[in-house]
Amino acid sequence: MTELAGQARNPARVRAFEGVLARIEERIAADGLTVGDRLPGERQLAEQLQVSRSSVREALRVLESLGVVSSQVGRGPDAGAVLTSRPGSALTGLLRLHLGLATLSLREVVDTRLMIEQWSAGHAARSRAGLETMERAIAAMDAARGPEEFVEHDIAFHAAIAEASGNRLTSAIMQALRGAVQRFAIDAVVRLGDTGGLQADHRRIRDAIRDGDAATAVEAIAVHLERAYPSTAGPAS
Amino acid sequence: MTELAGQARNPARVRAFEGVLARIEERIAADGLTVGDRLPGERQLAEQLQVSRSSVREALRVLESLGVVSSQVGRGPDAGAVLTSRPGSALTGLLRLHLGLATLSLREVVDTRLMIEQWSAGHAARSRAGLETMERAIAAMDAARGPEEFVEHDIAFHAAIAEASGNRLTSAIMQALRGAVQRFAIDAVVRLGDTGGLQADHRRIRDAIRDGDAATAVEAIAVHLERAYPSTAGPAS
DNA sequence: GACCAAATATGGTCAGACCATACATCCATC
DNA sequence: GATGGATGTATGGTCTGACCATATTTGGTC
Repeated sequence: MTELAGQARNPARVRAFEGVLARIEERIAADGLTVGDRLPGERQLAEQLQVSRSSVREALRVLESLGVVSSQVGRGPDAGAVLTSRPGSALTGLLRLHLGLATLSLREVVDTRLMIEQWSAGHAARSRAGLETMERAIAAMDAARGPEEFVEHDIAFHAAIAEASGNRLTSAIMQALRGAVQRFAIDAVVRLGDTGGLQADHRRIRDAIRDGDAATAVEAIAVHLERAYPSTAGPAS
Repeated sequence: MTELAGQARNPARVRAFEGVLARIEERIAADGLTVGDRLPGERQLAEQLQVSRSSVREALRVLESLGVVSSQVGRGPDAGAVLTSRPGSALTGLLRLHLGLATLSLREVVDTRLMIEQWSAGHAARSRAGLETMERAIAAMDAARGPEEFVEHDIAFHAAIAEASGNRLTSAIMQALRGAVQRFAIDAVVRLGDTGGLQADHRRIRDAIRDGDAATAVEAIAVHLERAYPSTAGPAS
């Protein structure tokens, strides 16, 4: 034994790092590892799984890109690969790349956003949640100087709607969508010139959620996104 | 010169592979690279970006996990890192891991699926698309032997609905969701024992889409998912 | 022209080394 | 005994160079 597990002898089909990935995934499921728990060090993991440290590292890079672990250098309780929970940030990178690759069009992303926001707003109207955050965001937008700052708080406003749905997955997708199209959002604000209409929309959405009026909230979302990204006009420019 | 670009001298904040990632992303956007185009070889990339091949590989692993590239060994036009487009498979891994980490609950995933399927079914009813695929899937489910085979074609049926919406992003998310909960879907079929009710739902959904009856389609989706994944109470979550 | 062998380019993997970082430990000093 | 700096050490980050497996390309042979 210790026959090198046949790495070079039998590359089979699974690359080494994929095996590592599977083993780590197994361990997460079996040992009931959860957010905050630490994985063994790279060197230790390499020895346990009988692969090189390079392969372990490639697996860790994948897990990191998926928002599952976060690596910290140094020593101590916080060092090493720690299980985290950031499906959102992982999605952002994924979407941004696929937007660049023209795998996805801006219109598809905006339409998806419309779907999620309407759904979330409907739920939010029923639970009347997240109103404080929305309020703060609206005030911040009033005080914003420049499109970038406006969009920054605009994102917070819409994120609050998504969070109010109570569904972490839709919320994560929502955040990812906003992050991926942030640049386009700034362009949209610049193009409009005036943020008055957008702010009026925001207040209308907030009022509808506060009053528990789901139908109005859903419709207000549609109006708002249509104002920012007119569907008749071509996407982008 | 060739002062190693200060790698070890100045690790700064960005790890080397992150720099590679950024450069590749840049190149995709700037050069207008698209699906099917090839990236330079690992060794060549390493030299161009003045980093080691290990760093290049870690970056490629990330891109691969994001469904942006696909690596083929050997030689020839198809070898090397080729730009691909698989946001769906990337999302699947992401969701499966976050389900395992208990970052997400099954309820949240199913609710998200409900949102997307209703939205897609509404669009499909308006475009009357994807009917042939749905038909084939229904027939295949009739002929299925065992829950696993049934679920396999069930996935094809629901994927057809998502595709019919014409939105590649929602379709990709949908596929990812189905893949992530496939095991639970099989459990659900086993638990139900009889697939007659599910098939009746499928036919009702298909009929509604064929007849352009969006409201009925949306409602049929809700009934269907409630049958497969009974929510102990209300919208839950 | 067809077929087989060698050359070659590509990703996959490994081993070992060194650096930077950040905590842990120890010891001298007060 | 408490404090504070020097030293130790574990961890991730990176590099180098080597070798293997695979698949195409090339070229020679029949």
